[in-house]
Amino acid sequence: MVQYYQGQFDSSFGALSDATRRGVLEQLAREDASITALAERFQMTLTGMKKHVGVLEQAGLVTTEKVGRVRTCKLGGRGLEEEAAWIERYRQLWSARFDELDAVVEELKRKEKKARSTNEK
Amino acid sequence: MVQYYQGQFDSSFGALSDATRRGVLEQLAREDASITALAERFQMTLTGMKKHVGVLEQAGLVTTEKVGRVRTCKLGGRGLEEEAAWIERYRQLWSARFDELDAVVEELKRKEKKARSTNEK
DNA sequence: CCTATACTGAACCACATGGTTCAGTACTAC
DNA sequence: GTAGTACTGAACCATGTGGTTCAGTATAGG
Repeated sequence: MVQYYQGQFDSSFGALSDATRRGVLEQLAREDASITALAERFQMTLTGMKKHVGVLEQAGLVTTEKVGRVRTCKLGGRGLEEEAAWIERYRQLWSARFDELDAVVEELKRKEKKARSTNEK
Repeated sequence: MVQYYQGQFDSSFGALSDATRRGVLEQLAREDASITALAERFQMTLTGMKKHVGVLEQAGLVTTEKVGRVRTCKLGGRGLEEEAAWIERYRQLWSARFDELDAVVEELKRKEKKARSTNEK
């Protein structure tokens, strides 16, 4: 089950690791766009933009459809649910880890206090 | 402000785009570990693992400290807060986009219904 | 039919990535 | 002091990435 998602996470996090692609996603969240429109907005050749769109498509984050000579790009069916869940789960482990440390610190404080009060006797 | 995070997102999402590194993070959430321990667990040379740890360190997700000959790796101070926030914001844009479509579909349905009832008259 | 537009694909480039081996260096323990 | 452990760094390798140019193909519009 965990294994199943591995490849998906590789490609989706990989897709998100580029500023241009994150920008394209945000742009497409506003409105669908052609390759030409995206290429202009991000100051890049058509070919370059097409590659980025390809990466996003592979990751399942974008779908495209060609009508006539125009290929229109839209947000894909996946909305980063699993990725959000992975990060959320990690954040829980992460904070549990720090709570644990906090507990240790608390424990030390308590011992210190006890020692001090013992000395004071 | 948005600009500020760009590089950080590049490196953190980049770090997350590799299954081994995600595994290391999960492992470190359980307990701190040496390079050797991690290398064994993920069946890799020390040098290879050290590179992965370096990437995670660069991304601010892991910190390391060398005591004697052993370098111990721990989870870093950052806990993917900004990344979670970015994804959450994107998911909102994403679902807003689909709600919009739903609205259009609803609109069409209403028109269709109206047209039908008009025909029926 | 002709021209401009929109994309596509192949080829190339420099540089990054994920891994390795090999030859150190530095510390631990007997 | 010597043997083994733990890491480190340089060098190498294959493959991937982010971009380009250039030469197409296919469609739209007059």
